Amino acid sequence: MTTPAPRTRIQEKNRTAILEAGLEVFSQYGFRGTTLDQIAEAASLSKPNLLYYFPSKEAIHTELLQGLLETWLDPLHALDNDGDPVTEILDYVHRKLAMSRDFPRESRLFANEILQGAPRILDVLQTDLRQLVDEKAAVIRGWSARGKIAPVDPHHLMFSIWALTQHYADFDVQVRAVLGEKDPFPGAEAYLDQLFRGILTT
Amino acid sequence: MTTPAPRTRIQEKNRTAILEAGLEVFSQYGFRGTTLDQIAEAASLSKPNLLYYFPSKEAIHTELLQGLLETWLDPLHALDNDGDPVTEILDYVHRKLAMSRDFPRESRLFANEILQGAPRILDVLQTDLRQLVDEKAAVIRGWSARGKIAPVDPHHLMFSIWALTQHYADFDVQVRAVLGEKDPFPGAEAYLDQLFRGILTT
DNA sequence: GCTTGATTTGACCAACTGGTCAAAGCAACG
DNA sequence: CGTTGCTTTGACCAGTTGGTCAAATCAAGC
Repeated sequence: MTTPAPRTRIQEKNRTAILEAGLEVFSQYGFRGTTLDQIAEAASLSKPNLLYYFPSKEAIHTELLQGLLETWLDPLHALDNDGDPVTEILDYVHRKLAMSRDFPRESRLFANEILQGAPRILDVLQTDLRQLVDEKAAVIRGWSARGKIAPVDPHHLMFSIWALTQHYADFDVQVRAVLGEKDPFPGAEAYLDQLFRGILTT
Repeated sequence: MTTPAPRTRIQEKNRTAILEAGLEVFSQYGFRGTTLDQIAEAASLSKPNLLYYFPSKEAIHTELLQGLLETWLDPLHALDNDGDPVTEILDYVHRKLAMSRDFPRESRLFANEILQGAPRILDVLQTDLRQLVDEKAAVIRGWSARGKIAPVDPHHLMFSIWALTQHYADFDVQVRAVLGEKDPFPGAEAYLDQLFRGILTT
C-alpha cells in the first residue's frame, strides 16, 4: 500500500532481510535500545548497505510498525454482527491467541511502542483503532441488548481479550519461568475459552 | 535489606531523587534506551553527581528492580488459604489493579524488563516467583477440589489476573486512546469483578 | 569485453554514551 | 577562624552511535 514495491529480486530479498532483522531486534530492545549495527549483523549486511535500502533507523521501524498495524487489527474486522455472538467472540479470542503464539515478536514490537507512549502511532490509535473499536463495541452492546450474551462493558471486554492473548507473547519469559518447560498454549486456549464463556453466558 | 541505609539527610534525599528519576525514565525507555543524562536531568543533578551516589547506570536499575520485586509479589503472599475463596481471589485482583492505578511506572519498568527477556531477574522468576506461584496454585486447586470455586487451571488464572490488571498500566496510552478522556479504572474494576466472578462461580 | 547502472564497502565524521578525576565548594565542629 | 570530610562540578576520555561519501565491485545488455 504505502510502500512502493521493490523492483529487483535482490532488492526485495535484502529489504525483507532487513525488516526481519529489525523485527527481531526492535521487538526485544525497543527503538532507542536498538542499534543499526545490531540490525546489520542480524541481516548479514554491512551498516552502509542497510542505509542503501532504508534512509534511516527510523524508516525501518516505521515500516515495521505500519505493516504490523494492519495485521493486528485484522482479526477484529472479522467480528461479524450476523454470526453467533458467543462463537464470534471466542473465535476472535482464538485468532488473537494464535497470533501471539505464531508472531510473538510482532506482539512485542507493538508492546514496546505502547510502553514508550506510542509516539509513532498515537494518532492511528486515536483515530482508526478507536473508530474500529467503537464500531465493534456497538455490535457487542447490541448482542447484550438483545439478550444474546450477558450484559458486559464492550470496551473492557475488548481490553481483556487483548491483555490476555498478548500476555502470552509479551510476558512469555515470565510465563515459562513459572510453568517450567510446559508449553503454555494448549492450557491457555482452554482457560480463555472457559473464562470468556463464563462472562458471556451469564 | 540488601541496601545499606544512607547516612546523612542529604544522601537520602539525593538517592531518593535519583531512584525516582530513574524509575521515570527506565520505565519509559527500558534499560538500553535510557541515558544517564536523562536521569540526571530528571533528578536535577549533574551526571558526575549521579555517579557519586550510584556506581553505574546498571546499579540504579538493579536497585529499582529489586525494590520493585518485593512490592510486586507482596499482594500474592496475602492470598489466604483460610479465607473465603472468591473473596480472597477478588481481593487479590483489586489489590493488583490498585497497584496498576497507583504505581503505573513500576508496572512498566517490570514490563520492560520482561519484554527484554528478563536478563536481570530471570533467576528470581525461576526460583522465588515460581515457588510462590506453585504454592498459591496448590491453595487454589484445593479450593476447587473442595467445591468452593469452579474447577480452574490455577496457573492460567494467575496469568490472567496479572495480564488484566497490568494491562491498564502498561497499555495505558492505548486504553486512553480508545476510551477518550474517560478514566478507565472504575469501569475496569467492575468488569474484572464480573469476569472473575463468572469463572469462579461455575 | 565494455559500458552502464545497481550494489557494496572501507574510511570517515560529529554527536552522544557511560564513566573518571582532580579540583573546587561547602557545612560543621573544634 | 581553620580544618576536615562530605558534596558538587567542569573538563575530559575512550567507545559507540546514526549517518555520509567516494570509490570499488558487480551484473547484464550491447
